[in-house]
Amino acid sequence: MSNKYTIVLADDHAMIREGVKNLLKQAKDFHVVGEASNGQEAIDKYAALKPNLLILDISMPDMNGMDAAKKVLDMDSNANILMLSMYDDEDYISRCIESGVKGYVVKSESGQELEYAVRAILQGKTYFSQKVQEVILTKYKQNVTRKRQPEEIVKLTNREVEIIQLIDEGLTSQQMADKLFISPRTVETHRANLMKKFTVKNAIELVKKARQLQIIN
Amino acid sequence: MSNKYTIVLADDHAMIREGVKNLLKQAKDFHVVGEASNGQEAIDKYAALKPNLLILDISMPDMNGMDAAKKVLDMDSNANILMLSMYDDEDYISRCIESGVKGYVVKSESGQELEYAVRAILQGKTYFSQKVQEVILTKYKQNVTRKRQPEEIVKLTNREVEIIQLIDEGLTSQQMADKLFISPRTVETHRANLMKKFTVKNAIELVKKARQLQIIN
DNA sequence: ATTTTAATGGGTATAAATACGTAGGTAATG
DNA sequence: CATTACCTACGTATTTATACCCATTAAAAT
Repeated sequence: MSNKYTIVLADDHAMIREGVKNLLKQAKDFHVVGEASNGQEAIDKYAALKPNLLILDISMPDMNGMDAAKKVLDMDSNANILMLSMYDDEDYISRCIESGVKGYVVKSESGQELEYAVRAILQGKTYFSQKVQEVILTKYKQNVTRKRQPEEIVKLTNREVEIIQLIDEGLTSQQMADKLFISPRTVETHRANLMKKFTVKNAIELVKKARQLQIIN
Repeated sequence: MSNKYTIVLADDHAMIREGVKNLLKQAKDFHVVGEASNGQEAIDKYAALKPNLLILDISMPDMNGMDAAKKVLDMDSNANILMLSMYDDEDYISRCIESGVKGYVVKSESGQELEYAVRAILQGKTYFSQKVQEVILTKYKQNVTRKRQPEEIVKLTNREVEIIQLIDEGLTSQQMADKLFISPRTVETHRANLMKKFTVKNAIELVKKARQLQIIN
């Protein structure tokens, strides 16, 4: 009992937690000492129990697994974190790796992969599953081939976000001005700045871009 | 061995299949005789093995669980099907129930729910989990409370659909006219007719409405 | 202490969209 | 044959949006 590895398991789906626990139970040296069903809980449990490993699901309510991982690593930069995800999106994977997690496994893979990952991380190594390695390799090839474009990160101010939401609701500049108690000219300035930032030439494209970037909807 | 209940299990995530199998293994009278990782496979396995129960994940590649359920019930109207889903969307639930499945359980629920469901269905009953019952009740209340509005069906002509797509792309009336070899005035007429049909007052609301009605995107 | 950013507002001009109206030609349909 | 639906097009007037330019102020960052 004393030299078992301790694990905290966070996933919002109880059924998946049970499944993972069963998988880990088959190996005799793992001990799930805590569970969480959202990101905040996961952080709290980690702080309280200081487990050897924290397994985090990417998508959870309250706080998602990625943000939770960052918070935990802020507290304890040596934390061992294994991300478990439904998705093998390159975006997720890169962000997780960037934040310093020790492993990433996709749920569509076998339980064997999970066990490998857990064991590797507990031995101080990192482990990225087959699927993840494929994604990484694909992306790497792309980057080698064509120079990565900086993907210009457009930052909007609070007011700009507010304006773009009202545009999306179909308000005219005058109506926005009335609503926000500012001059219609100010609203027009914001519109112009927004269109410049997104390099579009009318409101419809503006709204579309904003939706693509998850600013609205 | 002979009087065990036979089960075919379909889910695209190997890890989840293993978890469910472990859960079912704890009850001694269930026997998972086949597995599938997509809808088509599930249908084939059902046809070949004729299990007492088919457990289907809603979201799978190739053919999703709902469509697979329909096909199986077309072949064998007495098929026992249990849907297992990540989501408790009313839309999914209602469509599954309509198609004639015997049960629906959400993955965020406990393994106990799953076992209840399996057992109930194998005894010829139906089982809808706690969460599903809540969703059904909520919807039922809504329908009792306020009479459902007929959602006025707006029919668009081919040209109107074409115009609305170009509006969505951010073209001006002049640009559309050039593209379609018609007068800008004609385009404006179409715009006006569209706005009247949708009872909106500008292009942005028009595009939004069209997206809601699945005309674009 | 200086610079930058965010938010505010203006001038002037043109382009585009919207709000009304009307109407011809054609193909399908009753 | 009459009607209807669809696509086409124009007139006139007003409102909105866009394209340039510019400036002030308060707060935040360096």
